[in-house]
Amino acid sequence: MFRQLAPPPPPLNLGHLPPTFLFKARLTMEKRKELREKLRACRCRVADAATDASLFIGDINTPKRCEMELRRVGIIVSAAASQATIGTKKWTIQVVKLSWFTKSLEKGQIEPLEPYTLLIADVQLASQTRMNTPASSPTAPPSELAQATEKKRKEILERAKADAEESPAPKRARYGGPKGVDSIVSITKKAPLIRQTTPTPSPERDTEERPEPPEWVKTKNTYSCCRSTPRESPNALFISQLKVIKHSRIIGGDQIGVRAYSTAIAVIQAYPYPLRSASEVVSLPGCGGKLARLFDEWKSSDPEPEKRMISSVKELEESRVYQTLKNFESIWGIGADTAAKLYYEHDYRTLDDIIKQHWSKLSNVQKIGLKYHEDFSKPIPRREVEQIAALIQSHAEAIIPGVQSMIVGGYRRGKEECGDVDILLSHQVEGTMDSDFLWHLLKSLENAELITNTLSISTQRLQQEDPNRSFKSHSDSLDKALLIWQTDKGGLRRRVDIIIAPTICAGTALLGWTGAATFERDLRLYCEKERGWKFSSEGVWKGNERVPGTFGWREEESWEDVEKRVMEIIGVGWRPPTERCTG
DNA sequence: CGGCTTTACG
DNA sequence: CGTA
DNA sequence: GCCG
Repeated sequence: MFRQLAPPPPPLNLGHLPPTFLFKARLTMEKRKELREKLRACRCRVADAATDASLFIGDINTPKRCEMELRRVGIIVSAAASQATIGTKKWTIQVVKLSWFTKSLEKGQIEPLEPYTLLIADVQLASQTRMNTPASSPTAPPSELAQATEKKRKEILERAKADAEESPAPKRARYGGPKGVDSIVSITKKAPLIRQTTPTPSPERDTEERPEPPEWVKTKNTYSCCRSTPRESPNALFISQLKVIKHSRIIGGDQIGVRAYSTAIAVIQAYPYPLRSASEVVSLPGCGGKLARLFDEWKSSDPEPEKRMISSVKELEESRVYQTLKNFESIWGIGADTAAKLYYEHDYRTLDDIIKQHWSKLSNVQKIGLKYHEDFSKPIPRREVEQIAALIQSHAEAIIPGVQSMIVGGYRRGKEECGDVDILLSHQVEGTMDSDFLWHLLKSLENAELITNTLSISTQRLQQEDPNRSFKSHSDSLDKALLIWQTDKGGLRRRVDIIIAPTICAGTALLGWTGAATFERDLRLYCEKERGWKFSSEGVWKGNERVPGTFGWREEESWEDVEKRVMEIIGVGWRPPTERCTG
């Protein structure tokens, strides 16, 4: 069956279609990107914002699903709510199945839209006037007097944050999160009176002045491992406010909140322009209505950026509970839960309270953490990190010639001042980094009186292998030691982590220990969701097999070469560590 | 409405 | 289970 | 808090 191979079929011309938006539904980000490119190749005007489009294409099959997808991008089908929306943009849209496009491509000629049409409707921008939700209890009273300390702590932190946020406007239904809407702005606008009489909230207005967004914004790619995130940001002041909220979530034990704010912070940190409006915020992946409101409040709080603030953040910073829990949580060995117990169950308020009244109940590492808390709170200059690393390298070399070390963590990402020292050791000759190596190294450093304490040591490779276990045995995992370091008697104590990587996982260990945290989280997520692989510092796995090219360390390769090889194969592409500063 | 990175040590 |  |  030989068709004419010579000239590729003339591309379809979709230039006559209105601005077109491709739904994300059921498409991987790669697939969606590919389809958008194909559409563009057919001269289709692909819209970056759904609110600019009149034609929608989606890998969906029911009108019901259409409404869902539309709502997701900030559009509601008009019939439902047409009151109280003066000046809100209204227009007519059509939604067709993705198969319309794929069939047309196959045939080399444009299929009629009609048979593929799922919905034709008048729509409007989703707005905060979504109060006709048939929801059950308007304000479920959390009336229990919360004897559980965890609840107590969460509520109090929640209150501090909630207070200012909701006060200016009358109680409205929560804005669920649809995107791309200027009307969000009006929720928190301090003096909306002028606006009400001049209803012109069309999204194009500030879209036009906006600089060309980066590709990852257009495609709403949420993976921070797929983009460049430099240490400097034109939005640093706003980000610093978000970091306070994130920290309050850490203290509150709200891991999901931490994740949400981490994502948003990473996104804004990567965004190269100063944000101007709430709608611009909403155009970013991982940023929805909540972030838009926070930005709007911050922006309008003062004309001078340095003086701007978010009221809930200000209250947090001034609240005793936040300050105290933050202080407790800064102790090595004490996390959110323990900090809360110390505060609520024992009513401690200072580190001194804990030392005086709780000493015997602390674990060994907590005692150490408390003892040297002041030292640990002092940042380590790059120069000193390098000195410590050089000492470790020389001791390591004396044990195994040819051993290679690399300073990882924040140092490698270019931080001027580091919280601790992370050093990764490996060797290009397989089998040299045996399980005794770490032990010998520690003994050597102890003899030189450089290590004062060992917080934790894991030499997994000493463990017996479980015969029932899969091929992925424990024998390739990383040994590590978490130490207290003191270069000179009477000097500051420093936190030092030493990690030993067998040759086979040198690349993944380097990638895994360079961070930052959000970058790592997204890297694992990307491997899992977009590739079906499992990433960890120990390797990249497809089922029980290592993914070819992601392991080993050839003689001619540098540290960076191995890391490059791994990142290219994973598909995120290499970028220098200084561009992984996800905050 | 479910899901959100990872995993050994104390 | 809590922590890094 | 946001996404699929």
